Amino acid sequence: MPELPEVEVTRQSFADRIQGARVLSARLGKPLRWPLGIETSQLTGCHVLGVRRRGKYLLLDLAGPGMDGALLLLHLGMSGSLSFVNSANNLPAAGTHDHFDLFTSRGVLRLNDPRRFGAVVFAAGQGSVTAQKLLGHLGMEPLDDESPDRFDLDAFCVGLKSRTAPIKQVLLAGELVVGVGNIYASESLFIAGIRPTTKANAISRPRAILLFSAIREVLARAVQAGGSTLKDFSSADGKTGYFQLQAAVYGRAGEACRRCAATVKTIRQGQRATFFCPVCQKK
DNA sequence: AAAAGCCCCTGGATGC
DNA sequence: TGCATCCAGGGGCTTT
Repeated sequence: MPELPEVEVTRQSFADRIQGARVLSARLGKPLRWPLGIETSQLTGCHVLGVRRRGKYLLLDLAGPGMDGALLLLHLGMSGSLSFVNSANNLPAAGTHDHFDLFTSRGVLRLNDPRRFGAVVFAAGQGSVTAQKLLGHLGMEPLDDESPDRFDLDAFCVGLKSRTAPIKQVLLAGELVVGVGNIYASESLFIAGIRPTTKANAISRPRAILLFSAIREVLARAVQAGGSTLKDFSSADGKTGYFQLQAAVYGRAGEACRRCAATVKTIRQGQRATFFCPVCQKK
């Protein structure tokens, strides 16, 4: 599924096209992770001011009578993807896994999500209980230097020092830095030469600095490549990414490390697969 | 209080 | 071909 790069690529693929649109209606399919939290009919008539991203959430800013400051939070879970078609006339009939359609004056935004770990949630405002529950605990934004939550090196180092869990899981938790999912956690630790099992508070400052840049580098590169297309990711305009072609360790267990030719290993951490090179990642 | 485990759900790949 | 098992890019909640 979508990690930060896939979510960002998706955002970029339809943000301009939906901006300013008036909502005509909405349709729900099977239940997603959480209920929408509002009647779909209540959305009719409001406007979409723009699309932001916070971690792996997409935020549609809404406006209209009684709707100013409201948000629609979208999450793609493990298997979700969005499509945006310019006209309802070009919209295929809703399939089994099409669980949300937002019909607007500029086109239709559709969420397809076979596993239904994804979500579409209405929040009355950024400070609402709903928004706080989902977004309040999120860490720093690794790529967005304009954000109030921008990635700060010193805060990152302090955060690492305060945690005893393995670094891979600290990255995945998203409370220190957001958007680093299972693929990019393995990839950035490889670049920084850090063993995924190393306790976060045991990482030296020089290594932490390497990791800080590695996270930004690997995520930025993945965004440029259009994301990773492992199973079913494609952006809202149907383009697939190709970052997976350049993965250094992810999914390469038993194969030769691209840097030193040692055999890439895989272990399990918190029910997720981790990949690393035992020679390049000793710290 | 932090960390580790547990689940939500479906589909594709693999093995017998 | 059929059936069982395992695995998957997330993350909130419950239990240690």
